[in-house]
Amino acid sequence: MEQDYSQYPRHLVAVDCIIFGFDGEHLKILLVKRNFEPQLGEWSLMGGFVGNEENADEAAQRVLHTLTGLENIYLEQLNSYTEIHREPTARIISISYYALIHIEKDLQINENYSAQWFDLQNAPDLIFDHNEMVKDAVLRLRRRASTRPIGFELLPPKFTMKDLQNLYEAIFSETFDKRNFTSKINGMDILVKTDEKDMTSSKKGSFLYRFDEKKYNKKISQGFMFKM
Amino acid sequence: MEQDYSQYPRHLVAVDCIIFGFDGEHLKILLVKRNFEPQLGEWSLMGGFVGNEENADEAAQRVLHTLTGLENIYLEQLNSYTEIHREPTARIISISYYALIHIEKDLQINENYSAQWFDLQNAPDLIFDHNEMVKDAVLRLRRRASTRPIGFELLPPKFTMKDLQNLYEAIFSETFDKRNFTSKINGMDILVKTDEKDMTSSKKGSFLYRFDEKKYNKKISQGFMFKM
DNA sequence: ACAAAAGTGTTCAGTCTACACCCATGG
DNA sequence: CCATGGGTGTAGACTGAACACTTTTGT
Repeated sequence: MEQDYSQYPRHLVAVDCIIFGFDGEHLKILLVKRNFEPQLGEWSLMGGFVGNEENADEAAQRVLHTLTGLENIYLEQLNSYTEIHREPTARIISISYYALIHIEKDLQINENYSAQWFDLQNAPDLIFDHNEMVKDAVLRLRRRASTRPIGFELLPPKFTMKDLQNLYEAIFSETFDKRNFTSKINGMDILVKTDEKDMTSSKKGSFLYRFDEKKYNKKISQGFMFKM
Repeated sequence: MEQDYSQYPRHLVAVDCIIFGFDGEHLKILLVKRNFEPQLGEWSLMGGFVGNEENADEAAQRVLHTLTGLENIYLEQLNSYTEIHREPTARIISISYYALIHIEKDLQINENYSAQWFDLQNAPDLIFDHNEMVKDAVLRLRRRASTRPIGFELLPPKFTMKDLQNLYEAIFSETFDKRNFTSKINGMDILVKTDEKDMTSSKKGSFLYRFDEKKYNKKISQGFMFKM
């Protein structure tokens, strides 16, 4: 007996991307304004349907590439949202992903989507269940950020201790003591201090650091665990 | 402009369930022997297709009910597995769930599925990507078990400290010191000690405890966090 | 009386938290 | 020379880990 698949229903399957960025001060989220019905003109997550010739990860990368022009974006699958009426016009099963990107000057957002960065704090209401997706994504981001060095995905290659602390404060929505923060980071010994300084923030200037991924991987293989 | 959904492909969407149990000694997993091609006769997770009139959670509950006769099983969605060729005969997107159930004497497993409990340690190889699903589920179970009192889902309503310790040792694959374990549990103050004893394990007998869900919820609302 | 499991506290080490002053520099 | 942000150490509290003996009772 072979299984007959024709008796089972088939579903539209989409991916929706929660795109996080960091401007040095606040956690940001990239939203798009819908240019089709229903809910034309309202804000939503960037999404797209999963095609026949791609898996969901690839679909998410494609969608992100379409919007930002970037390749190999840091991406993690989150949850599936499967309520029958989660979208009013059709039953669509959606798999959510969160993405972490550097907000660089030369980042060229595709203008077709009327995309815009919002502070996570005062982002607009989103369509359908996208608010819930964002909420879930923030929780996951916090969890990941506390056990994996994913913060560096949101920073430029070189950054100051202050940048890093601002980032973690933004992610966790709490403030840290400067001395405790730096000694914790330095204690992990996964950054290299360059001999360059960022002179824009103060007269004295502050040293720039890089994340040393090689060293990190080596330490991991020796049993080290990142912990914030 | 309204979106035309007919141009997008539709997919078979399944749920696959990683069903955990506990026999007082070892973590167990309930597997079914496939009674259809392909891979007839091999072991797999229990699964089923998501219908048009149900969401994925409901599909998973339905599938579990079919197999075990139980209702309201503890269930959590895990991941989506979307590789194009993850099954050889059709493209099927699968959403995995893990379930926690008490293994009771009166549990009547549906005989049509040739289901069998295996020690997690020496479970057989599974079809497709089901081994990966199980691996992911164990990691999630550990993570959840360390921050939520889900262990009690796997135990009968009354249990001894030894049972509880055995369970956590099975979940985390490590052994704990008896004194540290009991004082940690007692310190959380979420169990009630009954005046009954389990006399089967020793001459002295050991007291039975119950999980006090009301007290737990109250403590949670006051900021308490479960931590193992 | 003895075997077998239940029950129970203390000490030590490491980690986390709170906290304040001097430094370097551009203007 | 002074205003601004950068950089640095220590003491006390707390938490997690190691560790051994007494109790109970059925046989």
